[in-house]
Amino acid sequence: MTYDFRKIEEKWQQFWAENQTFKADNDSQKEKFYVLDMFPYPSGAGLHVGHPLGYIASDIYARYKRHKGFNVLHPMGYDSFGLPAEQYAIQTGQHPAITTETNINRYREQLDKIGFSFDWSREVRTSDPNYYKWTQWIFIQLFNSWYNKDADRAEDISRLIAIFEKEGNQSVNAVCDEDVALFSAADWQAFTAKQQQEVLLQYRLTYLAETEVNWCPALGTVLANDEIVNGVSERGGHPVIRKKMTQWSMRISAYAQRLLDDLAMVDWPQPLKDSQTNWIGRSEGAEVTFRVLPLAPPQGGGTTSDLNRDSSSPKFHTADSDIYGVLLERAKDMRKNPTKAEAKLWEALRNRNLDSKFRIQHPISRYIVDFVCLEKELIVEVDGEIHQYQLNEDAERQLLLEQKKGYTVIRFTNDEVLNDIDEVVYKIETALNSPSLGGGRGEVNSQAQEISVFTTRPDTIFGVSFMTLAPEHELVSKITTSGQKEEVEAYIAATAKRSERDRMADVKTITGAFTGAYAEHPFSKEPIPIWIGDYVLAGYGTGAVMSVPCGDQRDYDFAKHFNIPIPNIFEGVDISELAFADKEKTVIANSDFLNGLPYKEAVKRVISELEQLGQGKGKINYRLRDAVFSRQRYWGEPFPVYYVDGMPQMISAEHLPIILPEVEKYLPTETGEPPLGNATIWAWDVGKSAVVSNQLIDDVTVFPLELNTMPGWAGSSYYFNRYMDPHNEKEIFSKEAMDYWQDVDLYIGGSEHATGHLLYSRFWQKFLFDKGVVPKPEFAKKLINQGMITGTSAFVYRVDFEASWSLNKKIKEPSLTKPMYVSYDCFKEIDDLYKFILSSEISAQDKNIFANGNGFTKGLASVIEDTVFYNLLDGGKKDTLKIFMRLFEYVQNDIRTQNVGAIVHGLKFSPIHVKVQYVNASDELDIEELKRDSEFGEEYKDAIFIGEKGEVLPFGEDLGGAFKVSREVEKMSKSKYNVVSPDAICEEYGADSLRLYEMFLGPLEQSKPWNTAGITGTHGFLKKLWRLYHSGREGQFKVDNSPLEGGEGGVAEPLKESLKTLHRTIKKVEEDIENFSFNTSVSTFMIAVNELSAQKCTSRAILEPLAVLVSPYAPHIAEELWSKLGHTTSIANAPFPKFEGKYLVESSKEYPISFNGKVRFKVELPADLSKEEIEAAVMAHDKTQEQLQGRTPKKVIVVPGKIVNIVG
RNA sequence: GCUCGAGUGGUGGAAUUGGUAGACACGUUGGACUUAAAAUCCAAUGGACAUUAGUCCGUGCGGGUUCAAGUCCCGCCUCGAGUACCA
Repeated sequence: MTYDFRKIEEKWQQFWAENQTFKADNDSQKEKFYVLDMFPYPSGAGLHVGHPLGYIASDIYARYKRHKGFNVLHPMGYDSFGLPAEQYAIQTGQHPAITTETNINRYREQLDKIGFSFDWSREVRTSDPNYYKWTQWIFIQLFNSWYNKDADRAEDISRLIAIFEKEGNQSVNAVCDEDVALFSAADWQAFTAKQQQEVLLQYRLTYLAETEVNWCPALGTVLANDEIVNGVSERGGHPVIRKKMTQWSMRISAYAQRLLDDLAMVDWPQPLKDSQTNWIGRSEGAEVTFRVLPLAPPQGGGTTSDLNRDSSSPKFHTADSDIYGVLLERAKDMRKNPTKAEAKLWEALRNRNLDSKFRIQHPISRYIVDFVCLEKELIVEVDGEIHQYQLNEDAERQLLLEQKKGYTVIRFTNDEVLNDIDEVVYKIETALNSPSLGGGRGEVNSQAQEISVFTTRPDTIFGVSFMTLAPEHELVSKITTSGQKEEVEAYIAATAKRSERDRMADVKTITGAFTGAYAEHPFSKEPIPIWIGDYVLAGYGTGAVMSVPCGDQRDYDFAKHFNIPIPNIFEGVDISELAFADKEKTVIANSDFLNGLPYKEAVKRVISELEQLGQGKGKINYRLRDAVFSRQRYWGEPFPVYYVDGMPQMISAEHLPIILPEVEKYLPTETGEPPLGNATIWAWDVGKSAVVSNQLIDDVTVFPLELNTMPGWAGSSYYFNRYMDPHNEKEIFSKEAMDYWQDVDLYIGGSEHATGHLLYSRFWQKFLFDKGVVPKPEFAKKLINQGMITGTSAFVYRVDFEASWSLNKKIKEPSLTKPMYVSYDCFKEIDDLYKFILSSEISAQDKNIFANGNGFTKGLASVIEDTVFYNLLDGGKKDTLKIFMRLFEYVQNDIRTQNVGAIVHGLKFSPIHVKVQYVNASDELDIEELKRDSEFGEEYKDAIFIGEKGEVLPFGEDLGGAFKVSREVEKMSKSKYNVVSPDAICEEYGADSLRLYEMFLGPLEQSKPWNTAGITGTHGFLKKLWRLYHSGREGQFKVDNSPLEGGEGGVAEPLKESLKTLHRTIKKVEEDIENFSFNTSVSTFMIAVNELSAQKCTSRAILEPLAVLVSPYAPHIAEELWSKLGHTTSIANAPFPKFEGKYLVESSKEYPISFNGKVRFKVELPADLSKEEIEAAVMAHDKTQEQLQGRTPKKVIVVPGKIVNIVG
């Protein structure tokens, strides 16, 4: 009997299906074990051998746990909403539901062939209304919840309303929008219903908000951050831009801290935890408020910040007192000698009937201004030519007067005054009447602006030399001075135009603009210039930073670029080249009360000082943003939402599911609405509680429904819970089912879901936990990332040539009549020759004759015997040269006979992918099969293949050499022709061989290349295993039924050796499975079968447990052997063999004897010898004496059971 | 740049707390069986020298600890994954 795997596998797959062998019971006395695989998206391409890797591992574990007596839940289903089906629908008009169904059927067929022990009775599909009913239900729960920070959990929105009614929102400590206004209970009562809804939306865990989103015009949808790779969409690689849209968002940020903390609860791979930690991005620091110095600050009423002014002195004493005398003398001087223009303007100002009084050459602060109206705080300057070279000083002076002193400065040139005095006076009048002007001293002109920044280094606050706002920051337009307006606006426009991708592409270009405004340092009260720059991100923190160039490299670079001072506030640190960012080594200097403090203490101190000032507090910031939940897509879950007066309303749960409507087109509507805008029956009738025609919308009883759909992660964020009770129509799952199954014990899947699916799922789980729906705050205890299986691509080398041909004739580029390909060996030798030319010690000129940099060999025809270059070649290279010459001549002849007037100069060999299925284990290409290929056969049909030794097959010289390909490990992909389908493997070697081989390849977590050749190893093992049970005449099944003890009736008991083999195997396999080291247990099986075969073991006492051991890995053959052993029920629940150490006890040990750590020989010694006895026995040994050659060892180290080392 | 992971024969990979490096398999070479091929079986297979015993070198590189290091420590190099102006 041969091992007929096709028949066996089909038989048992059918058996399992018919008997529902793997159906998990919700009502069992057994202990539960939940093994889960990540939800597949059923793509049209089907599975390749990389996909089932994780499924095989989890299946082995699930089957093992069944043998160990657990009630195992091992379900499978489909994440069947998604982009590809919709893209396909847009292209072909085919309904996504149909393509999805087809793809699922193909997936199922492929999965079934591999023999997985899934409980298919629990299959779910996210696109099934019976499933997404509960996705909608969870959405409603989120909408009806808010996050109470005091309780640190989600609570029902009704509780919040109750608080509002009683006391307003002052005492509410919730995670909510940034800009929530304070209101009292009375205010709340006075709000209209709509206003109340608006307020509540600011608190709900899912809310509508205008958000800046990643809009992908080509896909017509919004993408999540993790759906964008390198600035383009993950699927399709289309450009992505920033756009503001009203979107549903999920307040995942409320859970940031818990998502971080609870990572400690789960046994997940550290890299995955790290990447979630980074994604959440917690940083501790402080929020600091900087006052913006007003453009025209109040100067009276004692609120002035000008500390130098003597309040008792007259109002026109505006100069700084220390230099008042000097300035006044100078001013008097200047009044006597006015310029022409000054005199003319002074006359005009006095003669015209202006309401305001002007002074000429008046000292203010440390300057003398030309004209000033003190009431209106307007300074008029007339610039002579002399000012041209002192523009900078003027600007500085103007800034001081404007920012610190609150004056408005207007300037005229001499020419303006002399030529058009009327126009000048008109401008002055206009300026006097402008409302932005002080309008009289003591009056507050506008409310003070503040900038809040988040910093992780509040200790460096005295190193602030400027502030930087994101260009999108809302304050920018409010604080920019008229002088800087143009520059700032130009900069903002330029930044907005730059796509995210451009911004990322050149992070090195430093750009920014000065707003003209100044902020006040909270401690030193010094003015700090406010800049904008796109290195500050609008979306992080407050969108503004206090820039400390000495302590932050980005600030440093910015300061250097714009010539902003870089004050050093670190003790003993050189900052002339680089910023200093090492917290540990920080000692603060030049910082008032912080001097001499290290980082940690300085932070504490500064925060407490800021708190006293009311200008800051300690704060924890998270990088994690709220997740946008709307997609402008058809093929997704519809929201259970309709709109009344623009406010979203939930449809009550009893009317769910709201079924995805039919549409004619899957594209956005002409008005740019999502595809659901094409639906004609898509309105909600509150009276009938039904979806009705859009034409009935009257906004009284019939309202429009939401047009967005939910994103891909909606349905996959709770499916693991639904599997526990997948057909429940009344609840998302019953309490009993949940109480029994609790959570996932083992989850296997790819690491690519680290910051998407796995974070969102944890978020929903925590929410459902808060609501008491699930019993555990984390859904998966243990998680394993399986590695990727990469492909091994195969290449042939196409012969290309370089030629020159007449351009006069209208001839297309010449090509060979028949394409030519050379085998890898042949290519390699020619390539070596080519490289030899390039590296030879011949002149550059000579090199250029023989070869050029583009890989073309040329001019080799001139290499004839006894030339200098020829003599450089060794024998092998001379042979290669001959082969090359023949090729070259052939190509030359071929082109010449085409009579196109082209001359061939050189040859090149280009690697071309060929389908790996035509390549055997020895890397030989099956040319005949390749020529028959349905897709590419034509291309190769007439091609010439030149083999290993340069034999030219079509020239009639078959030297019997093979045609080899070169191989390279690449990602498995259709375009690289290296995809291997599991179907083909199952067909040729069987599912059991595939399962074993996938495990045998290497550690589960590691990525490793697939090479079909190796599968003969595991296939051969299965054949050997089969033969072990079929050692009878002509391969008949033969198992010796003797009981373990006794050996009655003349049949021998199992050999001691066989028992040792068996129990060693039990021990190893058990340990391996528990450690998820599946590759090593396959080796163990091989060793066991090799040994048992050598022992000619036929004993049932050995072979029966062996079948159970193998069963998780190779279930089909195990079932067949099990039934041949006389069992009528499946092997699936047979108990796992029990390991007994007594069979492994050895009576002797072969000790390696090493000298100075090097093993020289081995000595067989009884296992129970003491250290001393071992030493004595070893020292007495002939070989020991031979090694020592009379020397006395310094030391003898004996490790019983391990090794003996003799030193000396 | 930062974070994490990994470097062992021609290849995939073993080596459990420091204790015989290269298990197991692929590939390669030779042999048996066969008219032949496939399949199967047997033998050899890290490198170098010696081909009889044997000797030396070998786990990315350079140091160190130890009787003993692939494994531990220090410093580098290379590759891979994630992330990216995160204040």
